[in-house]
Amino acid sequence: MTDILIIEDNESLGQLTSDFLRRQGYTVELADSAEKGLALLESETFKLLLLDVMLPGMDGYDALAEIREERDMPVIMMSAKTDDDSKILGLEIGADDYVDKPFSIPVLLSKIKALMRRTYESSGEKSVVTAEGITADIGARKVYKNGEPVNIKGKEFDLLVYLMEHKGQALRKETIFNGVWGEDCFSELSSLSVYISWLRDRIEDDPKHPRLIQTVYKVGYRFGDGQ
Amino acid sequence: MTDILIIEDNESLGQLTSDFLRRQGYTVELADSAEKGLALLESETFKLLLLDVMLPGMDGYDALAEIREERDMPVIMMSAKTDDDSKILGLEIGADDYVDKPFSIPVLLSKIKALMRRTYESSGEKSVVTAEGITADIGARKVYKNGEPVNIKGKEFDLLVYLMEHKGQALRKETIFNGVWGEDCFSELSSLSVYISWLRDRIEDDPKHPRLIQTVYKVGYRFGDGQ
DNA sequence: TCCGTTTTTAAAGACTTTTTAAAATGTTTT
DNA sequence: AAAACATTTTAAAAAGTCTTTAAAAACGGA
Repeated sequence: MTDILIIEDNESLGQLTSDFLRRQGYTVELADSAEKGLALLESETFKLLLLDVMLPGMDGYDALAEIREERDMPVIMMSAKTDDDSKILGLEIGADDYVDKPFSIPVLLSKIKALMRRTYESSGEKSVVTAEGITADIGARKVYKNGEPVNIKGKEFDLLVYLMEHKGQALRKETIFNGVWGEDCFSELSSLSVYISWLRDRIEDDPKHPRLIQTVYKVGYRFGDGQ
Repeated sequence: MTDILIIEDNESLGQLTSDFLRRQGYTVELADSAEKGLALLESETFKLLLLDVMLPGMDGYDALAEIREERDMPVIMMSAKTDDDSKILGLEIGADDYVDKPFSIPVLLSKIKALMRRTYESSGEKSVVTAEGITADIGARKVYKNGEPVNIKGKEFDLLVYLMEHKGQALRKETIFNGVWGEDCFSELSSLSVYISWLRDRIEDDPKHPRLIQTVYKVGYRFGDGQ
């Protein structure tokens, strides 16, 4: 899963935007035509689409109409046409928002955040936890590291989510154990360290020198925020 | 429940807007200060809030911050301040969108529609579901794989549709079972795995190594989004 | 540095869940 | 009523996860 797909034929503008968003921590892909963008949408899952209106070949409105046939993803349109009718057309076809070109990149970022929030964080419980380049999709029970899927399942997944939900906190081993295994579990506490070890193998760049899951000697563990 | 609350101190503008929206079929209430608006929000449920930024007494940003403390409702801010920082501030605090004053009423209407759609109509029922090269035509009860028809009927079809309608989600077996068989069904849960097995035989390239219908050990199954 | 303590990690077996074939049951069609 | 088809149950095999163990490594204080 990639965060954002940008469909924009102006190469320098597309590059500029994607570079900026990448620096903000999003994973981004760029397509320079509607056709290529649609193909990418078929083969991959994106959380949000930035769609230029004026494109060579199929234009942004047609692309959006086609996307809306089968997908309900968040879409922000980008257009140099600032007249009301163009804006209305985009929103009527099914865009969630639009930005006028030339746009202020910080404004775009705010709009992306607002739409992501509305789409993915609504209804109280967060279904996705992100920290330190790791994303855990609780609903899908899948983990991504810098956008790449990582195979983590079962208790390992539960443990990772527990740690990430308390990121930056040094947690006592008993606390973690109770949180993941449940209060009334007869298992040995030592199982925890085994799972920690396995988790590190999967998500750390260098499992021998863990950066994400740190040991707090005589206490327990802490996810992230080490230095 | 009322559709829209407008918090706007300029009486004529507020009246104009609410009249227009009422003609569009929305139910609308109007408050001429943040304090009155907050009181209304306490006593009643609204689907969407139109919030002016410059208000006598408490301003729109403070009002929004207070609202966001406990409510996740859709908010569109209205402001005569067209500078980027004001826009960003609003979106950062938690607005979903904003319109510059003076605004075009049809544009505002489109924005309201788009935000309502995103918030309340997501996961709308579709008659055709597509994912990962599989298309299920619910009306015709037919399935296609890469355009080729595949023979799937009865409960197998219902199960496939259920999984596809929740694609990407790890679903508990009980959830799937209730969704397909119905809440009050006396059948054994194990029937589910039998149908999963048959479905895989039909739609997977390699049924022994399923890519479309993945088992989530100790939880259930997930359609798509595999690696 | 040395030593007791704590943490890591690999491996094995116990244990649970899932898969699948086949039989049993039920339902509709001819 | 038989045949054809769809659904459910069963049970054994396969696949996978969880826990325990024990030895090695790392840590912190003296």
